Amino acid sequence: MKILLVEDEVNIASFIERGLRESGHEVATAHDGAAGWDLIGKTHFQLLILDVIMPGINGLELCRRYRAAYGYASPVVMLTALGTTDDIVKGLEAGADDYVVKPFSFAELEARIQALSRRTKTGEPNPVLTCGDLVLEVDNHRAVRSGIPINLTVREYRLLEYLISNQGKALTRQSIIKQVWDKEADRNMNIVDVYINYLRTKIDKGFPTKLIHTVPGSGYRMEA
Amino acid sequence: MKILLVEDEVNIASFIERGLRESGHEVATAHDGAAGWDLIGKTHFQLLILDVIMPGINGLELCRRYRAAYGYASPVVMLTALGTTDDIVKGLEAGADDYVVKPFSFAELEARIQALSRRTKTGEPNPVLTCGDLVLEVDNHRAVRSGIPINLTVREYRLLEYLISNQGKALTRQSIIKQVWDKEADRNMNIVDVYINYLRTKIDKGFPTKLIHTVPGSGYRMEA
DNA sequence: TTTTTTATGTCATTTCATTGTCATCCATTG
DNA sequence: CAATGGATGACAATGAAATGACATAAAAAA
Repeated sequence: MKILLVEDEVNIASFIERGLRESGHEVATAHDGAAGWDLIGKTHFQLLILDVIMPGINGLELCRRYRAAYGYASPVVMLTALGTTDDIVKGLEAGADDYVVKPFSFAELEARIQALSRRTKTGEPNPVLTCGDLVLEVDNHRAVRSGIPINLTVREYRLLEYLISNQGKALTRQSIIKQVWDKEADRNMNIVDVYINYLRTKIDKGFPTKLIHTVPGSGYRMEA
Repeated sequence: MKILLVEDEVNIASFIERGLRESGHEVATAHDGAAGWDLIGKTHFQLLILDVIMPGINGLELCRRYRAAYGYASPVVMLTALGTTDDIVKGLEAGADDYVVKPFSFAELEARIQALSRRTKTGEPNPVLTCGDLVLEVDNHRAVRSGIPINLTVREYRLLEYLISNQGKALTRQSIIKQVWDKEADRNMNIVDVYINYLRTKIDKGFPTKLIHTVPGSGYRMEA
């Protein structure tokens, strides 16, 4: 199982990591909330283990963000020294599935993971492509940015799919037309520009960071 | 939600029962394991809350039996004074989904129930499928939205069932025809469109939020 | 049985979102 | 400053989806 562990205390993190690896899981570790959020954007994890108290984005906040952006796709286990009822309730309300209070034994964590994964959804998750906080749902022809769903037309979808699956690379208008419009490019067509514009108003407008970048003299590039 | 509570201490039992009733749940209570097992045989519960320490059949044993006989259909919460790691692990291994250590506040129990029921599969013993405030009664071939009953024809029912059990995913007209009409799709049939229209007038018309969404160029998607 | 009602499916029509073109506007750069 | 490439708004053509009308089939009532 692919697990994300976000824990700022290095000793505890490596202790858990070792244990999980021994149980045959694949583990990615981040030592603060921001790094964790980054990893979430890059890979799909089947389970998230989040420490509550961390510098920057804390576990509750990270959990809320995750739920907002990805729904209840994967279970979340909260990990913390706080053990009062109120804290537990807060954690569960933030969308966590379970809550383990430190100090805990690895056996307990393992048992809870087992219990959770028994319940993990049967249906496969929608295949998605991501770029930063943008998620492109392949089957639904729909994008979700920071949890906000955005409907795309067929053409917009195909363009975004091409851009996102070549993110980081600058794509020429020629190659875009070939790929998205299935025809040869011909001078004096600004159809790509127009559709880039459509996409920008849908997925970039109103967001602080832009994902679609113009590469003057060359074409366009998608990057977080 | 229909909940079974098995707890031998009468005070605690009535305390929990009262709380759950106030939260709008339907509760059946048994004061020992045998009586609990009896009730399990008679009714289907969506959640089981079991005390570990009881005369006769204890909570762990009851949970094991339940899992053996009915699988992981409904979640089980263990309730006990024992709070050591070892006890918790044993409980989870017996098939429990969660473990609450006494003394606990009702708020904690409620929060854990919430967290669990988010994940409950709408499995076989549970004869309803839901999407938002829409409930599809599998046995009756009837839908209920916001408490308003809606009669469906056979074809409408099968279509809605297919949509709802694949909610969140866009379904193509092809696959819908295959599934609902048991035949191969053939161009120039708009029968799916027509029946989607019938369904919409029955379950979406007049409601502020629509459940059936068109995915242009692709098909239809059901989502709350 | 016949009659009536309901369900189902086809087809034609209407509606409306999507698509692509063009003209204009804006910014950057030599 | 002009020249260039890119951004954007207006608009018309297109095509997909929604809907209405109708014919047939099945079920229910008389």
